[in-house]
Amino acid sequence: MEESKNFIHAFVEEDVAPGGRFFGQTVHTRFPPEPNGYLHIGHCKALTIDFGTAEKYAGLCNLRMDDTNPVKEDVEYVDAIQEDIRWLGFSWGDRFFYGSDYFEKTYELAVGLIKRGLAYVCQLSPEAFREHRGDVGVPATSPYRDRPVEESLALFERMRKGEFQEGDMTLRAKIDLASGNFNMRDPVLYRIRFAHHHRQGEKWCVYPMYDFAHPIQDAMEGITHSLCSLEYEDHRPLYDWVIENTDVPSKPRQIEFARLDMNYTVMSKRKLRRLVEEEYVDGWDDPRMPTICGLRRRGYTPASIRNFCERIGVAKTASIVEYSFLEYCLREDLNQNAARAMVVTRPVKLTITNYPGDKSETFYVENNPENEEMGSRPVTFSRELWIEQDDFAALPPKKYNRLYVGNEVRLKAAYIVRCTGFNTDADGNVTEVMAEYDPETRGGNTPDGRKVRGTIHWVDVNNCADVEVRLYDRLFSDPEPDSGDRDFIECLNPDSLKILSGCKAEKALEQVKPHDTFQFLRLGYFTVDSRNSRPGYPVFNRSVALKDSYKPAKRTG
RNA sequence: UGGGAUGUAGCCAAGCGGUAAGGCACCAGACUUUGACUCUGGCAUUCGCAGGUUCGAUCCCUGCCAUCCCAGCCA
Repeated sequence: MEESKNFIHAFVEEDVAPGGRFFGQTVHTRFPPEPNGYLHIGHCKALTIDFGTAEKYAGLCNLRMDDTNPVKEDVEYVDAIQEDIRWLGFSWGDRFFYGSDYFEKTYELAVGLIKRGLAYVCQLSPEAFREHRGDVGVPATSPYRDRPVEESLALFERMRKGEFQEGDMTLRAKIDLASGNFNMRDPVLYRIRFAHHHRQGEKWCVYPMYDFAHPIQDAMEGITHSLCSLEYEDHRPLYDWVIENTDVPSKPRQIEFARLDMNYTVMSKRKLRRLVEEEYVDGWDDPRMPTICGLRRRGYTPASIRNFCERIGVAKTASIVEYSFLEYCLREDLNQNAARAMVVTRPVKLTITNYPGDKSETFYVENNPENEEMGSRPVTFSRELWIEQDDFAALPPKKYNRLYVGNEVRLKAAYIVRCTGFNTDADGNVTEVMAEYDPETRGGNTPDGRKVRGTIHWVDVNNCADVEVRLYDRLFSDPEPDSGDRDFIECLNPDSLKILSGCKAEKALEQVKPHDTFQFLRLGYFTVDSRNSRPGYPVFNRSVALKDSYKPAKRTG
């Protein structure tokens, strides 16, 4: 299969070619999430790149929990992360690791650095540290920089033993206090943290910083290409410094790419966590969340998400991908693989006045018009049906070709009917629509060859499932009111007390499981437009949530 | 005013000195038992700007402009 090549692939090929730094070696990548939150679609991009690059070159990709900061991490996330990755379909084989498993080795390497005069224990307090950090053009300083090796060694050992308080001291690399790159101004390698670690328990009270731990973890696992996002470009010199100056078994190469950003959504874990903790949403898997589990609950398929991530490409340009592209990828997949069902979300009764009240017949409707293997389902038809309110118009607008008095329309798979009238209540709301069917058009066919422009969905009043649904507004709405902000529908547990809207659905939908999103395909009648939605739906309070978490899409001009 | 990056259509994105791929979105038309799908056509005389080198520059050089990231004992 012809695959496209991105700039990372070009680097990898150069590295494994004769004379390259990894010639003869197996390409080995890793996906290193910090277990401090749930994975979101941005992580899927990284996953696609990490696992995809390895796969493309017949290599391997490890899964590693980057758990070097005990105060932020939790086992709950470790499990959820694995579940989401599995669901997406990526497989790490038996190569599942924890960064914390290398703590002992990392500590040893730090000691080695001290012995060679490349690290020292600094006793600047956090406040003092900030005051000494210098500025643009002004070098940082540390009165402890030239502390004798023996002294640092002893102090570092005592740090580990828990003889000091948090903030009392740190282990710093001795690099360049005047560097324009602040990451090189003698960065902190170890800090004291008296916290319970989700795996190490109370074993440690000194924890390595990401910048020190990560290159070591990569090297320990024999990673060849350490792929990460753009904000780590500034850290690469430090990454390389650690690799060069510690006794590690391999020399991985860090390559950075632009992380995923999408309009109308927030990708910041911190902000997503706020939405969960402050209960703006039901949880990490709320269907409005861009998390993998949220998308799953919302009805997205693994294939659609992965396909999306593959198609957006990999580059170093900070870009904002349009949400419509993700929706396209879902539609593409669903269109091919999803079973169709007729659903009426805002019912109005349609009475076929010339159809006997005691008669009923069964039609078989294909489950997927483009895929016969998916079979068909029986649907009963009788005198009284539910149709969508939008499919009838008392005053039809131009080019409207569904039901209005005098017009013919096809009831999908059943009959052609002609609208003969309608009733309204005291407020003028349409309560019932009347029509007459043409017995010659059984199955929706037109033996006389006449054209019928409109085809609508319907369900049998006497034989349909009530499905309770909940309409969601988008979490982050479109700043342009006319661009078609769409809701989506979630099927609630039938026992749920949260009945927000009744709907009439065909029998087939009885198989819908709680929280299945049974539609998202933009298939005409299945689409609900928020501008027309009735009041009372759980509309997310934008003004509160968006205050500091909404980043409008960039616009030019 | 320091360091690191990036600028190709509304949005992604190929292109690597030989005269601007592809996808999304959008528009027009055909088809259609979902106004969906599918199909056809349209959509950058121009690659942030200005110079320079060259027979020839989106690709090379110089300068400028714009945007993003960096001063956690976070990752």
